[in-house]
Amino acid sequence: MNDKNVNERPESLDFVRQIVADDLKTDKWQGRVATRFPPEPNGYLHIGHAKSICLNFGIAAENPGGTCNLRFDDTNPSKEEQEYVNSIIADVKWLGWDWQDRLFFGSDYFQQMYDWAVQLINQGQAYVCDLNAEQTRQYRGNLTQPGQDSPYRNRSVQENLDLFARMKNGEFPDGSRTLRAKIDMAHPNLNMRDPVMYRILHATHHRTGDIWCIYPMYDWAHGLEDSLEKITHSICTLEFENHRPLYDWFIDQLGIYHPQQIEFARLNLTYTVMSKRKLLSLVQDKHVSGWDDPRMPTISGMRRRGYSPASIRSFCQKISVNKFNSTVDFALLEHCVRDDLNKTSSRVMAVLNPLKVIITNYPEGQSEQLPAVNNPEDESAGTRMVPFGRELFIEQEDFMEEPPKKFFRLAPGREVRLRYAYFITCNEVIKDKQGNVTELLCTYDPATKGGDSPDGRKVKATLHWVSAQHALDVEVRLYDHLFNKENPEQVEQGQDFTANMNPDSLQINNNCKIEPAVKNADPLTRYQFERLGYFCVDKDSTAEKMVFNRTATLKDTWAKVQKQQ
RNA sequence: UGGGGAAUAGUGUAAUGGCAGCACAAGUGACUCUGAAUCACUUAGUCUAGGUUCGAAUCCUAGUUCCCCAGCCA
Repeated sequence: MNDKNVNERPESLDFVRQIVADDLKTDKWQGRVATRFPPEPNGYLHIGHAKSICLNFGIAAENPGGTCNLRFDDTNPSKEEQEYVNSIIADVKWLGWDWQDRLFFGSDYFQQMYDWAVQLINQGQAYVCDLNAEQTRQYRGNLTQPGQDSPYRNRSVQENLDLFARMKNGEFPDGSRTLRAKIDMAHPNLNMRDPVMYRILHATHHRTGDIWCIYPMYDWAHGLEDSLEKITHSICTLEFENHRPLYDWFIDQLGIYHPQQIEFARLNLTYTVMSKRKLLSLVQDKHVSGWDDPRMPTISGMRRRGYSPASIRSFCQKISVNKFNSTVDFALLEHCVRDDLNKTSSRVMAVLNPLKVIITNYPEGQSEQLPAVNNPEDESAGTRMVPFGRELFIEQEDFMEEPPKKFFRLAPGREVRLRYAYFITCNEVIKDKQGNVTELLCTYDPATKGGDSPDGRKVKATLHWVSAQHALDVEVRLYDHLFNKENPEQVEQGQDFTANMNPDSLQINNNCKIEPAVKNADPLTRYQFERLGYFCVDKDSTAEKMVFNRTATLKDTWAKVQKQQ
């Protein structure tokens, strides 16, 4: 017998969710699911972090009773700032996730970490080492050669306890000593060759101030933070695979609660630089206006550009999660943005490159209001009135004096529809001395009010337009990729990555016209400009002049036809 | 050259011994108060070589290629 359901495939889980589901089945964590998103506050969050955020918070949300903590991994005061803490909190919240009362800081655990370090010293598994950074490196060996034991490796517990306390008390200068785990200097995994647990750093921490002058290293701190918060699945990126044995070792030696570390591949996007260090240099070297420059792949940049939280979440869901490196096509992100904005944004008529049209048979001084639909995808968005008058603007590219075969829009002697308004026919073309078209003289058919002809006459094109008398002058900023090449991070050795930058990534158009409906809209309000794309109100808008960012373009079939000719 | 990971259409991913599927991109067409949106259709894939099996993307063996690790960064 043929079962019709044979083609239905079971809903598939990515490998992380599969592990969570399996653990639930075996009751490994007594039914708990506890994840965390643990950024270091040393920069702004970007779309790569969004993948991790949506994974961690997503898993928590999908499982009854699941939790996801927001934890700042702030163990290196020399790179971290309160500004970054604030921006990260704002960005995670904006993306739509809620950590409730579980906002934590690694620095809140410094005393506990210190006590545990003392325990390891007492167990003979940690020692104070007087080697400097250079010497430590030499003693570590390399990929093929085993390391050598530090001459300080066999200090007595008593001496280690004493020296570690004095390190903490600030008796030694930066870099003079470290606390190291005593594991195995010949271990094939370099991370296990007596890794540094604490370094001396006389720096002011953004939260603990000058209380501490020794700071824990990531490998020592991270597992302890996870353990203290009773995390079940500690999800991190692939480069920490080599650190997992150390993560497990510390926790096992201490005999404390033991979460499971799981690694997944970080996100790469075509045309997009994703390294925090490089993004920082784009900001510092003023290649962009700031972390929230709309061309930046930061969450704040994308927000300002007009991307919606839902679109970013949907993107993160579509790219899935895996254990191998890949580069996602930027087009998929844009698809998610368009898909969401198409459903949610109000339509509005705007003209980016105005061409004046005079309706010669429309009475001078007269105007009228015509009803227009706000969002054909959403009836509840209602309608608005659009003013019409004798003088209008249409898009320059919507008129051609000598139209090629497949051009359907306005041309001399041709009739087209103005959306929601009337059919018009072009009778005369006015030019300046250089021969540029400056004005079109047209006539309208009063019987076609609203956009339909009672005699059933058809037109081949409908144009967007604005009334010259009522239109608002606005500035529109058009964006392209900041970088030219598919993989901007991969540049020739020694070459600055900014060599790949696209000089046309920002174009400012000061001469745009838009219907008055948008007047005084709040920053971040998103619109679809008919046929032109999605735009959003920028924070630079003033009472005198509004500024719009182009969020995404719509497909332009006519441009393709032109190219083929 | 040590250790740790990984390999499925152009791109991103499903299929956990049983019909290689989905999405993006690309292409064709329909429809349309925008040539947008929408809808329909099309193109295109299991790294290689052996083996086990009635049957292999999946299991085994060997090879190839790619990524990560020698911070007192995370």
